[in-house]
Amino acid sequence: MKLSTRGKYGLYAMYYLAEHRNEGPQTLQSIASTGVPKQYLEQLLGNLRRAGLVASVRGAQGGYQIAKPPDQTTILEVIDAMEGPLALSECTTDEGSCKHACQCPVRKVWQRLTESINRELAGVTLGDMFEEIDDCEATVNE
Amino acid sequence: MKLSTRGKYGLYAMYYLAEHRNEGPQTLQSIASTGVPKQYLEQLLGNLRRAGLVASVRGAQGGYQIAKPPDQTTILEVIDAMEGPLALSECTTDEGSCKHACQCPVRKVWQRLTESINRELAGVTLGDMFEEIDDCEATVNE
DNA sequence: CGATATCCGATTAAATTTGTCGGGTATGGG
DNA sequence: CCCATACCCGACAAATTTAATCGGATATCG
Ligand code: SF4
Ligand code: SF4
Repeated sequence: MKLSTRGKYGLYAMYYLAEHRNEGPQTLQSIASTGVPKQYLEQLLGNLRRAGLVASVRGAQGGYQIAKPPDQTTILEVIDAMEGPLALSECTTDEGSCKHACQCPVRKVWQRLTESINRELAGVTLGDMFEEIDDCEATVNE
Repeated sequence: MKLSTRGKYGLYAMYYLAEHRNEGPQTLQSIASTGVPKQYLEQLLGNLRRAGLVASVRGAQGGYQIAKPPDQTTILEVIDAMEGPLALSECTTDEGSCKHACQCPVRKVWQRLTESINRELAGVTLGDMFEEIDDCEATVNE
């Protein structure tokens, strides 16, 4: 089970914007400088904007800015914006998608897990990334 | 973010086998009777078998049986067998996949979330499905 | 032996993800 | 006003992954 690159690119972009949040609008060009295809990233930023997570300024000197303080943006919001809401099985969201729907014990498990995972994702914010950049050189060489 | 049908089909098959665990080997045909393409399900059962979650009996009167008591089989095992281990970002498992690797604060978040989610998945077993099939008619009509 | 039913690699079909293209629109500065 | 800048957007193409099918091999019971 893997996340698509959207989630990764998206979160990384949010991290970049959080890092430079006091430096005015950041252009797509500069956000993409880490190796993400620029025009693809543009689509992704569009999703983040429509989700209200980033604000954009059009025209010359324009760019993107993070919309809220980092510690008020959860990873859940970012992932949901990029990959759509977590749906382990359709029946957890769309009631009528399966005849069994109600009696099905399997469904109970999917619902329970969906809630748990969403709670985990909602419990971490962008702000958490900036805490404790702790000891790294200790374990890595070169 | 969605699970592929493999996860769903797989868990449903496990549920079926758990339900009929004292009735001898269950044929592919009967497991598939719920609407899963038979030959596709065959592949999936193969994965579950190789993961040690189901046992098979070949030849006439053969079929599949659950390998362990339901309360000793976690959802994590099933999902891992069907979809591969959870990897939100390659860098969480494969150290060298990204230059930043160590210093990167984003990576910390991925690791933290991966652990949390795995813990959730490991905390639910097939046995949990058979508890409390509780009040259903109460909330649903037709 | 022969019916049954799992096993398995290869292939095809469908869907999704990833990336590209071309033009539109808003904005600041000269 | 004009023009360079840079976001906006729908449509398209390529690549990858998922879903499903096919054909035959192998094991086992009666
Ligand atoms: S069989 Fe159960 S878990 Fe599967 S889709 Fe239907 S209600 Fe949901
Ligand atoms: S940038 Fe950070 S999170 Fe992304 S792959 Fe590299 S180490 Fe992992």
